[in-house]
Amino acid sequence: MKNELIKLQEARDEFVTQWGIMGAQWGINRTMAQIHALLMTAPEVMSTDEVMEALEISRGNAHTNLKDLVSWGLIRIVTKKGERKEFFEAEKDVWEIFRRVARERKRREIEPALETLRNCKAASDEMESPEGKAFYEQMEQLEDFVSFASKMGDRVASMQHGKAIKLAMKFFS
Amino acid sequence: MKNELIKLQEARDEFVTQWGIMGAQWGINRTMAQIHALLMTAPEVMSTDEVMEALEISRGNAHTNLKDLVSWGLIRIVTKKGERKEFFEAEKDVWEIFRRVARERKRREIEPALETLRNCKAASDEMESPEGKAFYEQMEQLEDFVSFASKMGDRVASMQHGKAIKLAMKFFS
DNA sequence: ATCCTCTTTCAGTAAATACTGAAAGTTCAT
DNA sequence: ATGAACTTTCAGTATTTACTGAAAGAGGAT
Repeated sequence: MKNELIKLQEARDEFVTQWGIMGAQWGINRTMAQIHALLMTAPEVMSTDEVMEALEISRGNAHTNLKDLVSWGLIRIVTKKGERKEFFEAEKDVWEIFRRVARERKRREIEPALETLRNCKAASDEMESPEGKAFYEQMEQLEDFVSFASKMGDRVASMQHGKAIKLAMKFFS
Repeated sequence: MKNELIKLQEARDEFVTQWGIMGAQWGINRTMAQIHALLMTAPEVMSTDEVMEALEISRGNAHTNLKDLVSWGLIRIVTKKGERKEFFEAEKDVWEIFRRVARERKRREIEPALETLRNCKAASDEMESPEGKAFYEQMEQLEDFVSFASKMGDRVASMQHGKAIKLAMKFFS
């Protein structure tokens, strides 16, 4: 029978692969999601070269995606004393991962979308034709919903894990 | 000064364009999102040919994306008596749109992800090395979180708009 | 100042994804 | 059975997105 290390390696590979596929479905590039999965399941910090080797990708690719992950707040740079190289370490707490993704997506995508909706609303503000009025109302409904969702996101993202759990219990009661 | 119809047309175009960009960021193809935006703001049902013309896309493209939108439950086919052609009409209620997207993404993406996490968990179930144990715990945390989120989604998606509003009020209290 | 180690950029290329248009398929009226 | 009106499919192509690898940059140590 296979020894534990090999089985672990296989399970980890499956996780990395699937996390990559899932990321892609949600608009995150595959490599970025894979690196994230790799680091989430890494027992130790990893260097750029280690990531390159583990995923068989080029230095440029590894570098770009590592830096993107840092900008999303999903991994952080760690330096070892005596070494000049940078190492990377993932946030492993699931709730914290969720909060950071929520915060970033809000900032990068929800806010601009709201901006557009407000513009469209403003542009159709005083229209008198039925079509104009209908358009205005549709934009308003969308804006209300998105801004509501955005506030929800804020609220949740600012909660501590424990508080969120409690709230969830209440929710399911 | 421009007349209302032209201004409305422009506002609608902006909405269609931006909705397309937003869709792309969330892993939905641009054209599909644009057709959705177009139909959401259409005063009347539209035929495939009208969609083709409005977005300047080919028949094949229009057809494929219209059918995809139908499969997501975001638009429906309408037939006019006496006409053989199919027309399309979008769900315009924002809450209903949200529910349908939530339901579909759950079915298409969350469930398979959970499956993977369970496999990875099972594969590392009885490992004894610290690495194996850590991996198992990480998978478990992720599975718990995702399955929790999935249940939340179900719950919310099964709610009526009014009930959701009430819950939200409670949430913000 | 030169070399060494590591990071960053980016032009060129590969891969993935989306789109076109024409042909084939379907359905129904005559 | 033929044809008109429409829908569906799909091979080929275009566009977008992601990746590579090499060169340039940055920051010490000697």
